[in-house]
Amino acid sequence: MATMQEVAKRAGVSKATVSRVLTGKGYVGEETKARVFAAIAESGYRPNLLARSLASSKTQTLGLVVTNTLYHGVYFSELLSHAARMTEDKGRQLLLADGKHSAEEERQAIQYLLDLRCDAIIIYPRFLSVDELDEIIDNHSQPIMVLNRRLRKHASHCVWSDQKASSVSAVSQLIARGHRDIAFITGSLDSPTGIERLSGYKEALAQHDIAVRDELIVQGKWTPASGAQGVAELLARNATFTALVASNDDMAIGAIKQLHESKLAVPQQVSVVGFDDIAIAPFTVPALSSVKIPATGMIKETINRLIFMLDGGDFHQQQTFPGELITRDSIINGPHA
Amino acid sequence: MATMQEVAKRAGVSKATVSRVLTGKGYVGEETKARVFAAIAESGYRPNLLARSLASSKTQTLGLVVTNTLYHGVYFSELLSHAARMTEDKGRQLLLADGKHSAEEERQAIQYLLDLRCDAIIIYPRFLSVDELDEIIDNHSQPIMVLNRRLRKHASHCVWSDQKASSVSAVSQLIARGHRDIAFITGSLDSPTGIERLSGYKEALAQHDIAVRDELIVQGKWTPASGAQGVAELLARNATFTALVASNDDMAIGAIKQLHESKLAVPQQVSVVGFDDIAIAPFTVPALSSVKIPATGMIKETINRLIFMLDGGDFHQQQTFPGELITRDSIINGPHA
DNA sequence: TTGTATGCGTTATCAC
DNA sequence: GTGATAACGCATACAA
Repeated sequence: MATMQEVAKRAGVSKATVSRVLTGKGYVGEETKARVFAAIAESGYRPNLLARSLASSKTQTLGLVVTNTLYHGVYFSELLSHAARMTEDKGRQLLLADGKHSAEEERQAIQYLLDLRCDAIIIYPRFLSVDELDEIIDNHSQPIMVLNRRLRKHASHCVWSDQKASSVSAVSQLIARGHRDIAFITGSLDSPTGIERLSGYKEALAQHDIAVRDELIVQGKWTPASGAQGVAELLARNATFTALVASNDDMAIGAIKQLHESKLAVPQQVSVVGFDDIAIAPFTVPALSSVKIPATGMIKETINRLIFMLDGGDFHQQQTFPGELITRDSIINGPHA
Repeated sequence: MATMQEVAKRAGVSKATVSRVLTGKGYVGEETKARVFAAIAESGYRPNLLARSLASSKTQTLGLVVTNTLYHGVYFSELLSHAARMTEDKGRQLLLADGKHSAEEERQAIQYLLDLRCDAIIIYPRFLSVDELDEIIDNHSQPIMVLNRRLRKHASHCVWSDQKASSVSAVSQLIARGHRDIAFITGSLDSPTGIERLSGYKEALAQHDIAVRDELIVQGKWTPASGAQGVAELLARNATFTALVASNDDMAIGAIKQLHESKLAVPQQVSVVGFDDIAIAPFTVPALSSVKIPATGMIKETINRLIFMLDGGDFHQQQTFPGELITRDSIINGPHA
């Protein structure tokens, strides 16, 4: 590949001059500038970004760490597409690293992006604890933002949606409609989001003096199949319920299918609520209500804040995004409607 | 950040020795090796990957170019998660660049990864033509593989699934079941995949001496909403059909919803076939048959081939992956079943 | 087994 | 305006 040196020779100038016309910094005569551009075109020169970054100690890249297990589904693709678009709008490039299946691998992914000298890092954590994340931020000078966690120490370095509060709100609305027997399908319980949604369910019941009944709670693992399995288990227990909250839409969809197959009409007999409001849901199960977590807004705020920091700014503000319950048919109805 | 120089000083050795223990190349005494490791730990040293890559002219990264518009949906997330996993299994890192919304931007994304000196590039093209892709491969020394296109010149640098043949096969199976009035919802027609699926539909009809009727073809744009809209349009035309092929599952799902709302029973009256076999489909519309394109197999072959090339190998073999029709209820039935 | 010296392709700070 | 030249942090051939 042609280097700057070759361009310089071809144009009859020095490397320094070529660099000047490329960076736009410093004075260059119009005529020599033209010669340089000609030489660049002739030689098919392309700048070596590695060398440029090394010399300038700026890479113009943002790193994003997400766990493989989140890749599936609409929520992730939406997050990623917005992140990519926004980053490039700001004249930078998004680099993606896979956090895989453990805290250690998640840490390695972060470290990799750091080693690549990304200007800033966005972490959508899955396994790392809040304290570990706080510590990572402490130990590095690069701006780091954490999505979907409420950090203790670096409160302004995170943007989150209160999963528990959203869950409380959704369940409360079911209660307000007259439901008392509300079943719950959890997500994976090694995931903070899964834990918080479950905890919100219990909290809402407690607030309305309704006892938490273990036979109404089954464990899922985010997939449609596990949602179906959850309903099968509930029915096997002879549990009766007029409403069902699944910890995400995928499971809710699986659950609804199982309810149908078990000859239970939906939503006539069971009101179902999910989380995430995936785009395809209204077309498949119009009866499904869903709590929408505003991924777009969160990633936008995150990147804006990061860019602001890179420009030397300093944040002392924290921000949370509320989940919004998208009501379709089912939640409207009380039990036995 | 601590550099190699500082580690060397702390360990009382030269930079070269530190480099040797890090790369594992060259002889280093056990005792000094221990001193170096100690110094690394003490100083919190982290290698600068930019400098390492510049010096060694190897980045250990694979670049992947995908267009933003493909980000949505399960197909993409599956592709990406497999690509990331496989790349890291091979001891390398995956870098992602967004091809955005035009051939020019797609070209820029490729160029960016090239400028970053990725060891090799994977392109999942959306706008670039086969000839342009062939030309790009011609002009660069890095190994480049193209997914989902059949290149003319560099036949061994691509892995594709014959979209047209899959479409012919699916439609033929409908015809074999006795269907004669088969409607078709296209994808976006600026997309080769969209064009090929339509062309396969026409081909299958021609093969069975069935006239292509324009009133049975409506244009969609991949989304569930456009699928629903397509059916609405078909019905508005008073078109009659016993089967419907949608160019992907998202549109098929939207179409089925619209058929239901128009008081048409499905699959009793209309057999529906889609493409992609998205994971959630069996839970939402068990009656939907679908042509599965084996993304996993394609990306696996692609990366294997790339790694092989990086190791100095040379491919002269081309490979295609057949689409497979996943039959569920609907296609089984003939018309008026 | 270890150190020295040079190069990787830029940017950036000086002089001229 | 332009040209040397020193970083940037590392790998590596060559000496010792």
